[in-house]
Amino acid sequence: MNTTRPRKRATILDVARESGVAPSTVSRAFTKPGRVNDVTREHILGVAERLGYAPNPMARALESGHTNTLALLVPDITNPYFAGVIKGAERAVARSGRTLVLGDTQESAAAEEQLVRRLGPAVDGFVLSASRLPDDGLRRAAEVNTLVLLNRAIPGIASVVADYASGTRQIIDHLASHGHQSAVFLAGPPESWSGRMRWDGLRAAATDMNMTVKRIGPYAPTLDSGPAAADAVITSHATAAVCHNDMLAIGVIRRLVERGVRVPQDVSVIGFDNIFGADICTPLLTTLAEHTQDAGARAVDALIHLGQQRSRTVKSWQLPTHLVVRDSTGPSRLR
Amino acid sequence: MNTTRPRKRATILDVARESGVAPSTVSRAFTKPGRVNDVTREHILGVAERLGYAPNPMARALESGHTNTLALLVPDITNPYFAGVIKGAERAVARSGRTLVLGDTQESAAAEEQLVRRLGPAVDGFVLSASRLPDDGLRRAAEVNTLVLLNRAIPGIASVVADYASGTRQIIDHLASHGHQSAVFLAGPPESWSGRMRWDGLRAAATDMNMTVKRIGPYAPTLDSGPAAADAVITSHATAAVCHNDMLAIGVIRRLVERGVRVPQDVSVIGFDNIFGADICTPLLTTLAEHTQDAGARAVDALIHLGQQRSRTVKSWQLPTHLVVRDSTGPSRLR
DNA sequence: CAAATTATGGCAAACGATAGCCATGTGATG
DNA sequence: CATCACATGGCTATCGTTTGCCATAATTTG
Repeated sequence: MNTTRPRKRATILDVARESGVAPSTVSRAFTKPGRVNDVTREHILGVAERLGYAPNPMARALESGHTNTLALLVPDITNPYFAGVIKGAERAVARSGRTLVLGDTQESAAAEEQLVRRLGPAVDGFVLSASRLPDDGLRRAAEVNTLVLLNRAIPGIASVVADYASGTRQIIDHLASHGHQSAVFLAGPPESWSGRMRWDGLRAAATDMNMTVKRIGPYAPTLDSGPAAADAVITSHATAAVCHNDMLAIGVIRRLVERGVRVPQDVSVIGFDNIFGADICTPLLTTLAEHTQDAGARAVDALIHLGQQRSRTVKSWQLPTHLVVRDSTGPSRLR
Repeated sequence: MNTTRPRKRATILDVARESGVAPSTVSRAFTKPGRVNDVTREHILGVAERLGYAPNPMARALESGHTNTLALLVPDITNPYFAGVIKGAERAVARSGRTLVLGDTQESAAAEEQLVRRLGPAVDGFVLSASRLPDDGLRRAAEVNTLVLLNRAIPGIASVVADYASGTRQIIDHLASHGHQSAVFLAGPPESWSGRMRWDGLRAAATDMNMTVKRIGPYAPTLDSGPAAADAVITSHATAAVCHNDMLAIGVIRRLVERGVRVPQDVSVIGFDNIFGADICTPLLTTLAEHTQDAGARAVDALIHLGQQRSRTVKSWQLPTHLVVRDSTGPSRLR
């Protein structure tokens, strides 16, 4: 079947001609309502509506120098953890009347760098979520672009991070209250900034509570790594396993159950992230929740704010975390 | 802490001045390599590199009329079903050197329409996934925009849809092979095009197999609707429930189990979509899988293709579906 | 060797919208 | 009634890039 190709869009000139005013007046009717007579304005808006006119963002950008477009880069779009971040960012961006460009860096620093370079001139700034770029790569990117880091912190660049210090303390407290005296941490990728934070926090909190934690791994933060990680847990005789993230935790639980280890009676398992799946696996997963939507929104708001001030002050925000206790944790079998 | 605001980007004029040629020559050095002397070109490219010059996509778009940007609109970004679509689309877009703009329509036709209108001038085309727009709204949108529909079909507009006819047949065959003689369909939102296709397919396939299906609902396609839907299943005394999607199915199973109904011994449950969660709930969910990544990619490729031809031929693609049999279905208790 | 090509690069006009500046008309103020 | 302020709208340069057209030089052709 055939249809015609989309007809040419109406421009500000069409609207101007049709309503018998100058283009500049049409422009003002849209952008500075007070600057033009109300009845003229109504008329123009009517004509514009009838012609299906919408201002061309490209042309606007060319003149004003900013594009009203923000980019969000995530390592892997399908990872449910980022779904919340994306949603929050999208909301915040839409609320401000801007447009969101989404980029998937495929967990690769090279891809991320290239994306930043290519998208750079087309957007007003970037939110880099769980960036894979090394510190100096980030600094270089920040020279030409406005950017906000999400769950990554380096001096001189704005960032929004989850409060892992508190979060890991909550985890340790929870385990301690159930009589656990030691735990293993199943580590994620070594490059992961949040992974480092989680481990550091865990260790500090454990020391305070007279608990011991041991780190094993690294494991890929996926369901598939569950078996290897679970087997290591069994070997360790630990009563509690804290996993780098929920995906890994769910994989671990599945394998433990397969091998006849009961969760939580024999081993308690905790994850990080509180992804969608944590609420539907069996047993329901105890996990440290970040407010990912808030984080995404906050990062975007910060970016917008940053773009508006002349000489900028770099800030950082820390977002609360809270432990969602479900069914995968319980009293230590040694108690 | 203070940093300076990002420095101004180099323009084509800077490069031209610095390399002692006219701006047009610089432009050609980038866009039509054969049109300029090789040594001049090398020189220009060198200078450009040194200045960190990257062409401004906005200015380019203004002149050429196309933006190398495509938009993907989905009803709800956090819905895991769309994660695959987004990923596939993102890949395809990146592969073609273009940019993806992601929009969340919040399940609202009004929001969708507004988004199309606002984004329209800034993108070369749209992939509308599970569009909430009524048919004529869609036709109107197609007049000014190049667009491809995903899991929605109306004459005159290109589309990519899952093969629900085959899919529902697979479902019915599977149930029949387990001795089920009737089933209930827990319907989703009445506006849902795919919901209609699913129901139509189910009914046709059931007739062929001498089975009966009854539709109940509508229910919101979410976990939260599970209880209401599950209770209706119990009341119906059905031996099998086919749910509008996996979210609903998981919610239904949870409620059934709570009420002492065993799955699949007492009732078999089937979903649609094969979302991430289908593989981690208990029992693992039998569900009809669509190849969402392929679908996203295919839609994007179709869109790109569509944008390139002069007088266009509107095509439609049908993508295969396959039943993933897991643990939530089994023999009918009545057999 | 004249004529015709071809290669190469410059000039200037778009593309669509914005904003600074100016011109006109209106009503208020003294 | 002169002066002034303000409201309103037009004119025009501008943003960064592409592209059609022209000029010049170099090369080929007969």
